[in-house]
Amino acid sequence: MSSDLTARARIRDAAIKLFAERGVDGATVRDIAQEAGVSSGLLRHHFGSKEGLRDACDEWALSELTKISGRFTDFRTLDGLTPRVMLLQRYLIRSTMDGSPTGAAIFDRMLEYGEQWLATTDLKVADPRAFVAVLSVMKMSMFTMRDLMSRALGADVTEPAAWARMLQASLDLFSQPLITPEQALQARAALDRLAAEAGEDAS
Amino acid sequence: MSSDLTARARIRDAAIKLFAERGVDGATVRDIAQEAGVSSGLLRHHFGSKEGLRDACDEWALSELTKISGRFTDFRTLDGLTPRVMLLQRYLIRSTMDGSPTGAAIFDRMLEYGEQWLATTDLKVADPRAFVAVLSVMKMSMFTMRDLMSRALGADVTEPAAWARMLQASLDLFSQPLITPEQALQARAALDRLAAEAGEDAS
DNA sequence: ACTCCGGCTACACGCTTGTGTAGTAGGCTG
DNA sequence: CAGCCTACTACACAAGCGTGTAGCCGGAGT
Repeated sequence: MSSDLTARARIRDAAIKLFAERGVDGATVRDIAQEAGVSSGLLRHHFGSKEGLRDACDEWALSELTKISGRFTDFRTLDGLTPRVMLLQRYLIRSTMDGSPTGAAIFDRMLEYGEQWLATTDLKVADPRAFVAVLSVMKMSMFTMRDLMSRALGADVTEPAAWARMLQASLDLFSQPLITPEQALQARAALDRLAAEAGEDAS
Repeated sequence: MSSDLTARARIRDAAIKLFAERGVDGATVRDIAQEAGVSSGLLRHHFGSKEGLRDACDEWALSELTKISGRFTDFRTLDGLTPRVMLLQRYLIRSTMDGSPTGAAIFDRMLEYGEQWLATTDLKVADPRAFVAVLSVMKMSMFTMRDLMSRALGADVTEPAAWARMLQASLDLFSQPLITPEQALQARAALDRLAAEAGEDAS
């Protein structure tokens, strides 16, 4: 299938796949080497270390995604949402959660884009920074919680069909208010009370 | 501070803290023992194995949370949202993501509660199951993505102040539609096109 | 007073991890 | 043809992991 690629490329692909599946710590050098059909020593030869491999994967995934769509962080660009692209996104998010500096930088850029987008809307937002952060994190969660989502839907959300079902649901979710203004006010008041208590405790 | 507790209880607390922080695989038996101020052998003596310890933590966290509020999965019950409760929730969610059967069962119950709640509203939802699943996963993401959230806000969201800021933002987010019906329709159409393509490929 | 048992520690074992090293095959370049 | 650099493998190493075992200690039961 992809055995006509360079060994180096095969290692990279295998690493992205396994890192995305099991996390950076969960995927071992030997597993990646076996998945790529090479010895574990070759991995070290090409990438220096596991950390080096992760960096290379970060860089490559980022460049591939930006090559496809200039602002890949905006998930409204649904065209070209191939399984391959989904995998790359899933990898980058996972790598970010596992402490990748590249990922952190990407997250910062997501926030930046998000704040720009927010400025174009007429949404009433008290704390834009927090708003965009929460929104970003929630969008990412559909990637990170793959197992739970699959369990809930009874289908692997890596497959386009279940994936589409999930995105449809997210559209339902974002196109209408889930709580009434009164409920929001109530909750807000409760939060303020909580914050006041915390303040007292601290003093 | 909590050194007047049983050694067994101290181990449990230390495990919950470290599991929540670093994940089940990331926290080692020796680290937990040291955090609790005991030998690693005692851990085995009381809980049999690391897996046994995790099970005990799951069970305890669940019972503590249900003791506080019958339906703790509903995060609208803000009263009594102490740092302790936040930690327990964070632990359970993390444990769930790391493959805990107890956690999976809890997630199922969350979905059940969610669908009941959804029935009481007049929201237009095409796929209730997927809707509730996405919503649940998104709520959980505020716990799981602690590091990224803290980075975005410039403050530790484990602290009540930043935590409240985050929840306020989530209220903003859920109390108004983020995309217009037209945008939703457009996106929906794009998704259908995508699904159709995928169907063709499969045939 | 003796025993016994549960809480508790110290230490060792086997395994897996990432990494380091030595060496081989093969296609360039002189 | 000789030299050599690069891709690549096989094997060894130290460290850290979860787990297993042997034994110490003090208080309760008889």
